[in-house]
Formats: sequence, C-alpha cells, structure tokens
Amino acid sequence: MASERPAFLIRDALLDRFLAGQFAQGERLNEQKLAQEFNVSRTPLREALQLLSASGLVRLEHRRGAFVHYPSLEELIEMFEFMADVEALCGRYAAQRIDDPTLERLRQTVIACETAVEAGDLPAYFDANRDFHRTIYGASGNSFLAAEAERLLNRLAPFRRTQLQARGRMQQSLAEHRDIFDAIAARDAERAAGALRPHVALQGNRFNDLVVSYRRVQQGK
Amino acid sequence: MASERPAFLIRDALLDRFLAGQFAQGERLNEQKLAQEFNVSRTPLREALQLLSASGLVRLEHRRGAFVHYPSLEELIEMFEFMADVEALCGRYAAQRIDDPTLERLRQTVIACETAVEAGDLPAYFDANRDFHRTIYGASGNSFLAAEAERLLNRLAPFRRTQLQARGRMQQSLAEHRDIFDAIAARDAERAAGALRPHVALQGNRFNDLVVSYRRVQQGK
DNA sequence: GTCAACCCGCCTGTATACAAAATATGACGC
DNA sequence: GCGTCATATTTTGTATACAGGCGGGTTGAC
Repeated sequence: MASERPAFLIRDALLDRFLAGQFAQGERLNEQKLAQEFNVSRTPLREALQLLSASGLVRLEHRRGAFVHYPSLEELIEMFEFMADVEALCGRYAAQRIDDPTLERLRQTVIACETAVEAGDLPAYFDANRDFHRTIYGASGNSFLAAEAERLLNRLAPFRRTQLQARGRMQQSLAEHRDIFDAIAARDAERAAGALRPHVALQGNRFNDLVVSYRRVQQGK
Repeated sequence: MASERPAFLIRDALLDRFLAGQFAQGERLNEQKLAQEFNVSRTPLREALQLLSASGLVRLEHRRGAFVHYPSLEELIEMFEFMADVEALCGRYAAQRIDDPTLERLRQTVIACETAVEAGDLPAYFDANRDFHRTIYGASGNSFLAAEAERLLNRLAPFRRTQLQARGRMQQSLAEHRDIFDAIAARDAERAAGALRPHVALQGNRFNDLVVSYRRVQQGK
C-alpha cells in the first residue's frame, strides 16, 4: 500500500470542502486550525495550500495568508471557451492520428455512456463521459496536449457535472458523443473539431444552467 | 522595495542554472547542499522545488528526492505543436475582438521589432518579439487564455530564443509579424490564425535548429 | 566468485520552535 | 463620536530538531 503524500490527501480533502461550499468567497484559511483538523503540522498543510494555489482555488498573499478564490462567472466563461477550443484541438488530431485499438476503446466508452443513459445513472454517465473525453485526449498523439486537457478537465469537472443534471442533458450529450465518435472514426478532422467545440462550449441553455449552478456553489449550498 | 518571496527568487536562480546547463539530465538535487548555497533553510528551498515541479523541470519522487528532468526532444515537439495552436487561437480571437487602442499598441510592438532588426540587436528583438506575442494574448479578450499562453511562452522561451539565432531568422520572423498584424488589423480571424500557427510551429529548418540547440543544452553548454 | 541479506549512514518528510510582520485592541486626543 | 496612534496578539514565514525510509556497502553463506 503506497502511503500517499499527505499534502495530496489534504489537497483533495480541501477540494471536497470547497465543492461542498464550506468556504465563503474570499475567506481566509487559517493554517493552524486546518492543520489541527487534519491532524498534521503546518508544513504539509502549507504544501497542500500551495498545490491549491496552482489550480486557482486559493490565492496566496505573501505574509497575509491563503484566501479562497472561487472563479468568477467571467473566469468560468473564459475557461469554458478555452476548454472547448482545446477539446476541439484534441478531436482534430485524434481524427488524424487515432489507431484502431484506440478507436475501439473509444467505441467502448460511448457504449458505456449509452448504458448509463439507459439506466438513468448520472454518476455512471459522469464517469463514462470523462473516459470518453480522456480517451480522445490520449488519441491526439500529443501527450503534452493530453496532459493540459486533463488538467483543465479536472479544474472544470465540478461545473461540468452540474451541467449534466438538467433534464434531457444526458441524452443530448450522448447524441453528441455519437457524432463526435463518427467523425473521428471517419478520420474527418474538421467535423470532429466542429462537433467537439459546441459539445463543450457554453451556449444557449447551457449558459443559463451554469449561471444557476454557479450561484448555488457561491452561496455554499 | 518589495521583499519578494525567497522561494520565487530561488526558483528563478535555479532556472538560470538549468538554462546554463549546470545540471545533468536525471541528476538528483540535494536539498541540504542547495539550501546552504542559497543561505536559506530547507523549507523555502523545498518550496522552490515544488514550484519547479509544476513547470516540469523537476520531478519530485516521494521519499526519493527531486530529480532534474529536461524535456525530451519528443516533449519539446509536442509543446511547440500545442503552443502553435494556442497562439493561433489567440490570434483568431484577437482579430475578432481587438479594440483600436490595443491595435495601436500592437503596431508599436511591430515597430519595435523593426528597430531591433535594423540594429541587428538580438536581445532587443527577443524582448520586442515577446511583447508582440503577449499583446496578442491580451487582445484575445480571454484573460484565462492569455494567462495560459503566457505560461507556455515562459516555459518555451529559452528554446524560442535559440531559434532566432540562426541566420536570417530574425528578418523572417519580422516579416511574419507584419503578416500577422495585417490580418488582425483587417479583422480576418482565419488569416490571423493561419499566419500565427506556422510562425510558432516547428517546420523545415526550424525543426533542425531545435534539434541542434537541444543537443547543446542537453550537454550542458 | 557471486548473490543475498543486513546494517549503517545519509537524506527526505514532518513536527516544533522562534522571529517578524500584520492585524486586532484599546486608549487617547480632537 | 470618530479617528489615530501605540501596544498586544495572532499568524505567517523560516530555521531547526527529529523520525523513518532508501540506498550503498559490507559481510557472510552457498
């Protein structure tokens, strides 16, 4: 059993608290208190805070402390715009470069999405959806790009989850997955990119959904 | 005078050492020795190592230490491919969204490039070139995208510098800048993106240049 | 002679101690 | 009553102390 680094565990635990809305925007995080809560010293806790600052959820101010910084609505919109373009990029390269075994794996992730939709299982769909997208990242043949895409995915994941909760969104998402898969299977780079961008981007009802879920997170509920 | 965080100063100092080739690939970095060299304790030094691990130059292995990890040639190629696409993205949005004052600032950066070329001043061109690209990032109207682009720029900067050293490369780069500027000024998004991608991407001689400079850095000179 | 196990030393990871800066508190003056 | 200055307390940042793991070297057995 690999005893993970405590800093990572603490980071993840803090992330859960963030997503559960236990911290208010701009709140100052007290190192001593948090260290006591996690039964560690301040050293690994500070490490965790530094990790979180890299992902933007915490802002470190020299000699002032760590402050909670949820992305503003504007930042979220910008992040989704970029994410959509990055995913389109992955799709474009994937269509050009995917090999048959990977294409088959991608097909399996689509099937997993179908199964989840039929069962009406949202968490399962969330996982299958993630697999689908990550498989495309890997199929891009550029592992640096894939890593960057995954980093963004992790950062936006909580907000993407809430997007799937709206009625009918899961079915729509699945239909788009089928389109994307077909484009990649047909090695049609432009069609793959063109199908992926709106799949990820905020538009129409999606935008409104985000605003709602944003307010919800913001108010800690 | 703002007493900067020591960890940042140490990180930058270490970066200089990396670029000067003072560390060999895979070399293990001894915390105690480095801490002594910088006249600090291990605490801020470890902080600096964690910062460097975020930019990929150092790989941290639990209970084993920090290891130097220069990007391989393959990784570099992947990074340049992604960078080219990200810059193209910035250019596309910039053409759509740039306002007149920013366009004027962009014109000034092109003029600064011209001045540097006429003077044959490579360092000046490097700075002007950087300003040109950063202005486009900002003009994209997406500050998240701009920040990501800048992060990539910083990470690739040392390798881009060596690319400009080849004969005639500065003139060619300037000519491409003029094209890019014209496309943005004409609000032609596709042309801007189409001009930026090859400007940044590795192709033809550029690729060979990179291989050469890579070998040079790799061997610590 | 080779391989394996054990032991010792070095190094990392974590806790704690200490110093200095920032903020909170209270008193004084306007 | 409000603002400002001095002081006290909290809290960060850094140094140091301590514990445990990893690696290297030596020793012993086959």
